[in-house]
Amino acid sequence: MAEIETREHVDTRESLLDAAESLFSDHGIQAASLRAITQRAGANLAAVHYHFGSKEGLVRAVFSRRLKPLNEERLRLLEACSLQGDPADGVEQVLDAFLAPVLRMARDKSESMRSFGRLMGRAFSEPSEEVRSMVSEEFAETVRRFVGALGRLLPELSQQELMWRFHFTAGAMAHTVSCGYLLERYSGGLCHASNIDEARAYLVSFLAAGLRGPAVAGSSMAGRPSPASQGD
Amino acid sequence: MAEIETREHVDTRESLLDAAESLFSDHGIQAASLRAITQRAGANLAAVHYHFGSKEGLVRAVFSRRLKPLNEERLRLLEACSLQGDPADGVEQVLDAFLAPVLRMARDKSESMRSFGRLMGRAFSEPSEEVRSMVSEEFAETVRRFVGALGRLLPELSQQELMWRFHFTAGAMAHTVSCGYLLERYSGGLCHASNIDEARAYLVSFLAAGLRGPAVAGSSMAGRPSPASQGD
DNA sequence: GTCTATAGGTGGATAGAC
DNA sequence: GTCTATCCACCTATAGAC
Repeated sequence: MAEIETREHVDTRESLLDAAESLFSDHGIQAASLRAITQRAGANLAAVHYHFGSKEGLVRAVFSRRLKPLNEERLRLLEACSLQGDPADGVEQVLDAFLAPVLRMARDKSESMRSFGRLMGRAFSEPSEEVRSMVSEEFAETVRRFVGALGRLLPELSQQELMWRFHFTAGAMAHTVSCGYLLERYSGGLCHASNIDEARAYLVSFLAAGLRGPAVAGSSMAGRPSPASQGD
Repeated sequence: MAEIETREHVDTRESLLDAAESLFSDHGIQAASLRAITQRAGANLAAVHYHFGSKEGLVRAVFSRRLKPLNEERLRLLEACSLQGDPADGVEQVLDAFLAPVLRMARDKSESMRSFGRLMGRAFSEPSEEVRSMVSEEFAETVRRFVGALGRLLPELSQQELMWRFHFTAGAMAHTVSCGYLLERYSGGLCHASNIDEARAYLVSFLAAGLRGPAVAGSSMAGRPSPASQGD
C-alpha cells in the first residue's frame, strides 16, 4: 500500500525537474514561473529552494541532467566509428554519431525528452548569459572531439574552414531540432520534421556533401562580394 | 532653435522602437520590461500604450519595421540573379541573395541593426507562439520564391528533399547570425563570426555543396539506421 | 522534507490632468 | 501626445511551524 503512495509522488526532486523542463520549453525559462512549475509537479513552492537553492539552480539541474548522458552517448558512438571505420563513409559515420542522439532525444517517445529537445535547440541563443555559457561549456569537450575526428577525415581543410563548417553543421542540426514547425509549414505539409529517419538521412547527406565540398580560396578573400567556390 | 528640440526627441514612436529592439535582443522579449524600454527611449511608460496599444503591438512593430525591407531586398537580389544568370554559379548566386542581406544586417555599422540581427536569429524559436507565427508568416513569400529558384537550378531533387535542404540552409544561416559567439569560443579565437566576408564566403560554399550533393535514395529509407548517401 | 504565510519587489495596463 | 498616479496580478525568496 505504501508502494502506491510512493509511485504517486515518485520523488519531488525529479518531479520538479520534469515539470521545469516541460514549462521551460513551452514558455521559455524566464516566463516559466516557480509557481507554475511547483503546481505541475504537485509540490510546494518552497520545495524548489530547498532542493535547488534558487531558480537558477533549477535551470542548471534541468540542463545537466540531460546533457551529460547525451554527450557521453555521442562520444561512445564516435569511438565506435573509429574502430569499425570504413574510411570512405567516415564523414557520414561521424555526423551520424553527432546527430543521432540529439534527434532521438528530440523525437523520443516520452514527452519529457521531446520537451528537452526543443529547449536545447534554443539554449544557445537564450538571452541569459548564464544559460548560454553553462550550455556551451557543457558541449565544449564534445565539440573538440568531433572537430578533431572530422579534421582527420578532411585534412585538406584549414583549421579555420573546418571550424566554420562544423559551426554550420551544428546550426542545421539545432534548427531541425527546434524549428521543425517551419519545415512543415513552408512545405505545406509535405515534409514532417518529426520523422526521425528522414531527418537523419537528409541531414547526414546534406552535411557530408557540405563538409566535403571544395575549400574556399583561403586567405585573400577580404572584400570579395560573391565567392568563387572553385577550389582545387 | 525649435530644430534642436526636435532633434532631441526625434520621434517618440521611433525611439520606442529602437529601445525595444535593443532590449529585446539583449534580454529577450519577455524579460524586457516596458519600464526599461520607455526609460531608455526617454519616453513615458504610457507612451507605449498610446502608440502601440500593448506590449504585443510593440513587438509586432519592432519586427515588421525591419523584416519588410529585408525581404524586399532579398527578392530584388533574387530577380537580379535570374537576369545576369551564369547558370553554372546559379546556386551560389541565389544563396548569396538569400544570405547577404541578413549578414549585412547582423553586422551593420549601427548597433541598432546588429541588435535586430541577434533578435531575428532567435525569432523562430521564440517561446511565444504569437511571435513565431507572425515571423514565419513574414518570411513565407521569400521562402516560396527562393525555394522555387533553387528547385529550377536543382531539378534532380524531389520537392521533399529540396524543402529539407532549404531548411538546413536556413538553419546554418540562423545559427551563424545568432550564435557567432560559439564559433569564436570553440575555435579558441581562430575564427571571427563578425567578419562578414568570411561568413558569406564560407556559408555560400558550404551550402552550395550541400544543396548540390547526391540525392538520398528517396522512398525506401524508413528505419534505415545509417543512410547510404550514394545517389545516382 | 514539506508546508503556510508573507515580505519585498516588478510586471502590464489604465484613468484622467495637462 | 505626454505626463503622474495608481490598480492589481504576479514574481522570487525566506522565515518558521510541523
